[in-house]
Amino acid sequence: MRSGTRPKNLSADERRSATVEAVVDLAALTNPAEITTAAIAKHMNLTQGALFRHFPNKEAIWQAVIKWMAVRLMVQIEKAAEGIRSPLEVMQAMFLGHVDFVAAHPGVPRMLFGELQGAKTTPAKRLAHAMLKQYATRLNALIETGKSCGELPLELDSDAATTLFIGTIQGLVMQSLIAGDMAQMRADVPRVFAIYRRGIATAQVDKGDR
Amino acid sequence: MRSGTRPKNLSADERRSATVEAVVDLAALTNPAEITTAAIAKHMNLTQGALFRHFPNKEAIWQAVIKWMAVRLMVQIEKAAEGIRSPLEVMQAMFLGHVDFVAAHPGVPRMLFGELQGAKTTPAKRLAHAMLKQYATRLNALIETGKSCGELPLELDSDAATTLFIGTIQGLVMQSLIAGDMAQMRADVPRVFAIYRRGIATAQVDKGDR
DNA sequence: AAAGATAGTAATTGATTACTTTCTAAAATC
DNA sequence: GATTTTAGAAAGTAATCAATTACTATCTTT
Repeated sequence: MRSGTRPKNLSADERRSATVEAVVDLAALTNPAEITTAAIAKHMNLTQGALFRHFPNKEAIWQAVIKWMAVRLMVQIEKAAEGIRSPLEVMQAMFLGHVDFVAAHPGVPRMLFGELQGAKTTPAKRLAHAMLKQYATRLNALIETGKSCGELPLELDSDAATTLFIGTIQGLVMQSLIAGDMAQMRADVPRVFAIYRRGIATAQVDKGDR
Repeated sequence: MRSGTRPKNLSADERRSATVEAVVDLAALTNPAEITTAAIAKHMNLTQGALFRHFPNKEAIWQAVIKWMAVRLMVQIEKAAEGIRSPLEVMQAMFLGHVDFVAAHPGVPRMLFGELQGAKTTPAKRLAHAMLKQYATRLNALIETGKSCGELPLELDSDAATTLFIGTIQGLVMQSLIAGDMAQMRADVPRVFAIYRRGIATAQVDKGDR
């Protein structure tokens, strides 16, 4: 008995959830590539081998983590957009919601970037890929709605606008990871989105606040 | 004598350059975190231990690679901007030049992202950081020039515009890494930049192409 | 051409890592 | 309350990797 006491036995399901959360925690502090099964176990007050009662291998753990992230992120974004009618306002809410989520869970982008960066196609990578596609589809539909209600000009390049939307978020997150300063990013976001919005929205003579 | 012949002796400097290029090559195909000294040596037709004649440790290799990238990228961008007077046009040229460079050397963003993603501050990370800062300063100056010549509105948020510029490129590159399709990115870039440009430029009644 | 410096090989080392095996404690089931 | 099933500990294994060591071939210099 080295330190602490033996942890209460948990069911497989409970332990799997706890594992995912442990990884998300660790990813907020460390390079995901350096997260070892030993580190995960330690963070859970478990021995390393115990993890393999609940996951066949490490890859399966990562897959579970990516899935958790994808679901939570999409839920958060949809919740942020809820009840808003104007497509432009929905986009803004999604933008802010996305950034809020990332700021609250800095491990998420680190893991996603780390996973997607790899050359070979792992199951985890495929999951992340699918999420991005779903995101793009949602945005595209939103842009089309914006066009038909006049908020966006008909000649707007929808694909480019979608790419720029996602790219902008990824870039912002990347910059904040580099700077190690999530708070700064959250402050920048509304100002950055304002420029994006001006880039896609129907031209206005003036908004009157000057 | 297993395969091939013993390589010609090279000077320390020559071997160091060759090493950097080998790493850049490998990074285009593989996750940088997985590039081992053995893999580098193999790609150079050398034995693994030989590398340590020229570098004190692996970290020093990575430092050299990042430096190489930073220099080449900045040179390419400045070259692209050369001789252009309009600040907006310079920005567009830098944007395209940056993307061209990345498309030609896909290993570069992979290495930079991989390095910057890490939590702890390595010398390599500090180099990458410095390059980003230099980039931002250059852009900010450009934007100020744009304001004074009327191409950009005085009320434009310069910092946000800079952040968005860099973020957009990072995001685009990230997306192309994910998709594994650099060609697609190069096709998208002008259309994406057009939106950014509209977001920051002084309002125009119409360009006449309609 | 001899001597010294340098760049290479081949083999090894110590640390780390994902995964396994053996055994024990705790629940769950009967 | 006995039995069976499951979750965990503890120790071990094979593989991998950066770095080192002992030695050798190849340049350079005089």
